[in-house]
Amino acid sequence: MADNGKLVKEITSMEDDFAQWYTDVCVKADLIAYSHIKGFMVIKPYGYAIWENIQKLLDARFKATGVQNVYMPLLIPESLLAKEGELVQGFAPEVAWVTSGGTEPLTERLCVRPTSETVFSDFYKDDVHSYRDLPRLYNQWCSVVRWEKETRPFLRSREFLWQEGHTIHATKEEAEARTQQMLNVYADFLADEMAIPVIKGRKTEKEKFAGAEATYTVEAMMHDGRALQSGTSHFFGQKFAEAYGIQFTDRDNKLKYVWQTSWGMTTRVIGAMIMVHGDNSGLVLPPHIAPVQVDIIPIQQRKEGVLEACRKAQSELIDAGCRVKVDDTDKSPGWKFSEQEMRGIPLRIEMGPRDIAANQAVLVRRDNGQKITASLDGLGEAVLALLETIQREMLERAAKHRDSHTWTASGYDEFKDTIASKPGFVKAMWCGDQACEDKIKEDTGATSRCIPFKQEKISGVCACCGKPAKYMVYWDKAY
RNA sequence: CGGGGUGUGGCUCAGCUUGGCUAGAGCGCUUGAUUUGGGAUCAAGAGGCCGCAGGUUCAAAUCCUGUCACCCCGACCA
Repeated sequence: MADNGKLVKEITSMEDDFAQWYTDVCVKADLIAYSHIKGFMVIKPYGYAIWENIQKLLDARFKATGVQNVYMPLLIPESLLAKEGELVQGFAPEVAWVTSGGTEPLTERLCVRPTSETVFSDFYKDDVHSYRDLPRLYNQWCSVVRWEKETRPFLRSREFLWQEGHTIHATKEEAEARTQQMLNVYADFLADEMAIPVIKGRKTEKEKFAGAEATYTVEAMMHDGRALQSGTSHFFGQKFAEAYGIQFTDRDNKLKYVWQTSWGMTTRVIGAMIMVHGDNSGLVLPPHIAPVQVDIIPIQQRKEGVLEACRKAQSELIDAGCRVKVDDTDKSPGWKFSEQEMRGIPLRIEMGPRDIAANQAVLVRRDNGQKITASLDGLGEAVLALLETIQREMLERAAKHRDSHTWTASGYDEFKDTIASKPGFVKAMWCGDQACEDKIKEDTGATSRCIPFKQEKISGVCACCGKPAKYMVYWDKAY
């Protein structure tokens, strides 16, 4: 990045207006286009390629734990949805309904799935009879619809893509272990592939998923200090099993209800990636996720030998296992640089007559702007190593940012002051009473993000009411 | 849902107050030429029944009514 820090005039700087910066990046980096229906967006090829990489890497991690993919129906009859009371209450305000088929009104209206616990449960009820049929470890990749009032690309759209895993088990212990296991899959995936560090923990009663017995979450911090729930894993106990009648005969010949989990990650993580790594020149993609990892930009490309040298370098990098393109369009080099930066391609290779004559190329890192002159001999290995360095340092940088924006507060005045004046997570003690959560939300706009597994003792009493504390909680304003 | 605002080529907008020639500009796009180490230059083109539906009028982008959509600010959410 150059000294002025902002080469791309079209992108609002994040210091001026973070929300506008975010929207600019989504559009200018060519990830999405707005459609004619509020909250429904076109995910363009570049944005979708990012999602495909996320799917590929995450799916492999699921399958390594024994998960199988299935596909469930899009539409859910109202009567089926209504069987589990809490879930219905939680989702009723935001479901979309199909009320006619062709010109004929339907006798029972059908909702477009906001989530599929109900259809999975209805399916499992007849599919499972014996402990020998358990566990069932199913996942589906699909889209769901939730009629949100306020929408933003990736962060909150009315239709979004996700995966939802739904498992059933013979024992409580096994289901609880699976809940934790999948939370760890998310945390590891986010750290290793997306370079996003997270806090793992449990949601409070107020913030947990409608119908769940316990909800676990991985919380990430955005560049502006706000929190984003980036993946969730729920333990359902036997609630759905009882509501939908999912029973099996156990070894002891007794009829029992199954124990159930569900877990999900959505296109929202693309929003997280933008807001964690992006800068004023646009998107910055971690190499593992980037659809194009290396952008070779020829200088004076019409001069003899320039394009040929670029293509030769490209095929070497392809052989080494890189995703690489040569930008041989008619645009000026300056244009191509800006385009590559906006799109967040991790590494740029500049090759002009001067370089080629010297058997070298100029490598420019997207994440920190560092320029490196590298020999064309052994370029593949050098680039592979550099991409891994970028991947690692992006995670380190994000973790450092998060840690340097994590505060503690003991008393309520200190708490309110910290939330108001210091963007980031605030660690504070909590008595466990929802009244305090409500008061904090009312007073500061912050919500409890999670009760982290890694507990610390800030003080002995609740930062809000002063009564004896039960937990240390992360608080923040959230997306 | 409450408050405020905007709808005119792909995009950003001017024109509307005070109705009147063939509806404009910049960017982008197409073709050609010259260019190329941080968003090049010139030339020639293509592209719009002014969100939609009514109404007033000799005449509507402009005035009136209705309607739809989107954006911003406040209550819910991955």
